[in-house]
Order: sequence, then C-alpha cells, then structure tokens
Amino acid sequence: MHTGPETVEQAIAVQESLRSQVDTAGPGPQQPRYVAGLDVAYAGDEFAAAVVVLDGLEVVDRAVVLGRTAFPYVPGLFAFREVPGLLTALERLRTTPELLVCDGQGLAHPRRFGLACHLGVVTGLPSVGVAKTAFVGTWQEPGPRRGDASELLLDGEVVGKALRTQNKTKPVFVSVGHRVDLATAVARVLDLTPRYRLPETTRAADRVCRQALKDSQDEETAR
DNA sequence: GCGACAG
DNA sequence: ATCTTGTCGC
Repeated sequence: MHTGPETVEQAIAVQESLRSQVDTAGPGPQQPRYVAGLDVAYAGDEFAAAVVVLDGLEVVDRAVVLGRTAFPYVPGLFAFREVPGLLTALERLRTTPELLVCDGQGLAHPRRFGLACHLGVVTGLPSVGVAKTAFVGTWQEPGPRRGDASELLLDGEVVGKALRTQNKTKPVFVSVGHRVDLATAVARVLDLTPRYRLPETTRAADRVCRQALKDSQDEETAR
C-alpha cells in the first residue's frame, strides 16, 4: 500500500509541490474507450477503495483494495485519505484507463489541487473531478435542463462548472483534474450520465467498494 | 471573530 | 463518508 504525509503541514507542502505539475492544456480524450470510476467506502478506520473500468456501460475491469485510514478527513486535504488505496487499486488493473473520473474536486480547490488533480498527476493519466456539492467558489443556478451549466468562479477564475446532468435535478460540480480542458471534461461527464445524475463510472465504483467493505465487515463479525 | 467546509 | 423509514414523484 502507498503511504503519504503524516501531518497537515506536510500534506499542504505536498500539494504546493505537486500543483505545478498539473497539465491543463487539453483538449484531452474525445472518444475514450476505457473510462475509470473511483470511489472509497468507510466503516470507522477501515476502508475499501475501488476502481472500475467501463467500456461503454459495461464493466471490463475492476480492482478493490482494503485497508485502514492513515489520514483523517480534513477539508482541502481529502485526497490524502483516498489516494493511497486508490493508487494501489489502479496498479492492480490490467487495463490502462484513458480517463479517470474522480469523486470530488479537481481545480475547484483552495490550492487548485483537489483529488482529481492529485490522482492525475501521480498517475500521469487524464482526470476529471465530479463532485456532488461545491467546495469552493461561487456560481449561479444553471438552467433546468440536462446540459445546462454555469461557471464556478474562485478569485475571478473559472475553476469548474455547475452542470445539470438530468432535467430538474441538482447540478454536479465538474472541474479539470489533469491533461483535459473544462469543455472536454463537461462533454465526457454528459456522456457518462445518460440516465442518472451521477456518472455511471461513479455509480459502478460506489457499488463495488460498498459491497467489498460489507463483505469484509461481515467476515470480521463471523470470526 | 464566526461560519462553512469535496467525502 | 456514515447514521437511517417511509415517502413523494417520474
């Protein structure tokens, strides 16, 4: 399993150091075949980190890693809680994803280095962040239809989009992670949300990590 | 100082 | 994230 910083100060230093490596040039993958979804489920300090690879809507590869949290949840340092397990899971795939769809922010972060940027930089793979709620920035309510979007602004900069993925449902917050531009990130998220508010990748990864965590917890109880 | 704060 | 039943709406 990968390890990371031990203190808040060290973690912030790591972000400050890695942020310069983020590539926002784009455009990024236009017709990716393999798209990965990543998610982590917790039960106390135990976790199950899952990565699933979809080819269209079919899961063609997956990896799950069980472990113990080594970093608490601290707003702004969320990545240090999830990266170790997710990185290990990514290494266990037999497929190389063309895009990582992360459950959280990318550039829409206080230091412009959220989970999606972090995973993108350390793997070198294109990545986008899709969060269920905003973390930083201001935005206007987007139009009511699927595809409607508004800018997420932070210090006068566009750090993401509030994107409506289904008619009359709350928007999701899309931001660039690494090696992709915002327009492409939004296009890929719309591709992945033909029916639900959240990307199919995220939904699939969520099911996998929750089930894996439950299985390990049940086994814990059984002995 | 106070409140808010990805998952 | 997680704790948790039923319930309103498409």
